[in-house]
Amino acid sequence: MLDPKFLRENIDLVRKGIARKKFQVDLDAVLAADEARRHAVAEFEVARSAQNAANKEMAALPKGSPEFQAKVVEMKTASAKVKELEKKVSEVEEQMKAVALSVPNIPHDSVPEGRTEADNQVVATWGDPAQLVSAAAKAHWDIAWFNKAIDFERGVKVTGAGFPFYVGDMARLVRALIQYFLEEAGSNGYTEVTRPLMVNAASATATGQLPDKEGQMYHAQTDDFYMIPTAEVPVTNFFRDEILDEASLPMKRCGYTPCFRREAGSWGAHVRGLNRLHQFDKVELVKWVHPDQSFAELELLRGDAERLLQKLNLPYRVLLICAGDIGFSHSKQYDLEVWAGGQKRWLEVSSCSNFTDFQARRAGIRFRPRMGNPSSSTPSTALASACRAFWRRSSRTTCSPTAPCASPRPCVAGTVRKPCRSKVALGWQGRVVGYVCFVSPALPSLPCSARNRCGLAAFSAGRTFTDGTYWVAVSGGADSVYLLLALWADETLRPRLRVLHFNHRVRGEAA
RNA sequence: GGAGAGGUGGCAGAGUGGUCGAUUGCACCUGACUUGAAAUCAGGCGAGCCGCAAGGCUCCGAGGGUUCGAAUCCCUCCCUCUCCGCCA
Repeated sequence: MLDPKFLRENIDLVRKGIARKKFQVDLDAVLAADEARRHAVAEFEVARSAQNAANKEMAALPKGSPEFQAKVVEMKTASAKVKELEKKVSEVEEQMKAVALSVPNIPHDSVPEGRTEADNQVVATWGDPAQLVSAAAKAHWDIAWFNKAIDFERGVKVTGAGFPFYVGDMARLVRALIQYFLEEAGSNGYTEVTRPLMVNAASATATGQLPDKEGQMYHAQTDDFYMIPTAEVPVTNFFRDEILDEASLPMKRCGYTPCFRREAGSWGAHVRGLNRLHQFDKVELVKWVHPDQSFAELELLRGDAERLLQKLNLPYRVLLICAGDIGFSHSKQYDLEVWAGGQKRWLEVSSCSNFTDFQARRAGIRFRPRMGNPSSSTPSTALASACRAFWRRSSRTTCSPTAPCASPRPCVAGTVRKPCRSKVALGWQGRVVGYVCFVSPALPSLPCSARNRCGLAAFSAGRTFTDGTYWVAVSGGADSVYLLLALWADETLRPRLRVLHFNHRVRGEAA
């Protein structure tokens, strides 16, 4: 869903973008609906404001007095008018929503022109198929042992076509690949989540499966749940209708799920064997990033996805999808295709996309800017990028202070600031879990009162780094909080405390 | 599955028809005091949308209804908790 304001103010840009995508959308109808909506809202708000004011006056009158009674009669008409306007507002908003949802995301300038997949550009290749893959390679359905290791027939008996069993070493291979992908992602800064495999209608709507693609999902009708067609659905919906702190961006999550697709309408040779199944396994990566960073983040994701294939020594090519072939909600998309020697063709194994604010808006995921005047720091819509890729290891020095924990305010190491009052509140989710007092710049100590108050288990032995910072990990405690603190002294030998990293750990996890 | 209780600002918890967008406490922010803390004191402090601003609108689980007026009364749904039963 595009920002109505953006649409209004950049109508030609949107028109051009839609034309590049070869979509047919009546933008004038959208503009008209938007105009009608804004008009109706303004009208309603004026009337409601008058009603509110009159009601307040009325409340001050003695109840049952003639003036009061007269006011009641007078207010009846005003009330009826407000109700009428309110009804109209919800009607035009409904209309606006309906037409706005029909507008696709616009392609990025770097997306090439084109109509079909034949127009996609190969932007990179890696590995020589002739060298890495035998010319005599067979398709998997022609390999006898393969057909024992993947049991289609019993899958058909137990469930139906497209639900094979993986047996023995093949089952272990599947498990190993999932494990490998997750471990790579985890070591590259993604937080792993396990997730529901069934979602409600609201979630399926937020990520765009409903209402249009309902036929692609399995539907448990008794409880009105949908089997997820991709991990993107539960992982993205994690933050649905929430406002994130800018400091928490980029937020990176990964998750493994089986995916379930009815594949209605799929047929023919290209679905043979393992090429298309009703249930398959996928490791998904989702990032919520700052709007200014989203295209740079996309490039990083693509690089990381490529690195994974390189580590597996699989020859592949990278396609930049053309405007005519790109998805409805995508702004830019790369596909990674691996050379399948047996089938003698390239097969898509990964897709990296930037949705800009399109999907985040639909899902109601926003962020609150960190800087600036509080009164003007209205939330903006965050960007969601989803792809299967991996993230660079983050360096120690890039830890960012998170909102609830820092007092004094985080400062740049080495700069001299107002002396610390040596009262430092460490909070998690709004709760203070500890006051930490340092009586000596070199040797931090924890007063008994603080121990009692916060239940912190212990300070570990600190480490002094060459830049003069003293690092102390504080772990444990009733709230299972893990803190990494840095301490240093200025010329007055006043203690300085700076929270460099603040991270919530699950109880029992090693700090 | 049966019975009961309840969903209010970061948390706790008042509020049962109008001056309530909401008492109070905790937490948080600013300042005073202090060698530094703790304690204490003074002030501030929910969120979203529109607007340059002034200001306006919306939000007390969700949706409907009653009323001039709803956090408050009625209906439906969702969710949570407790007890009993049943079952991994």
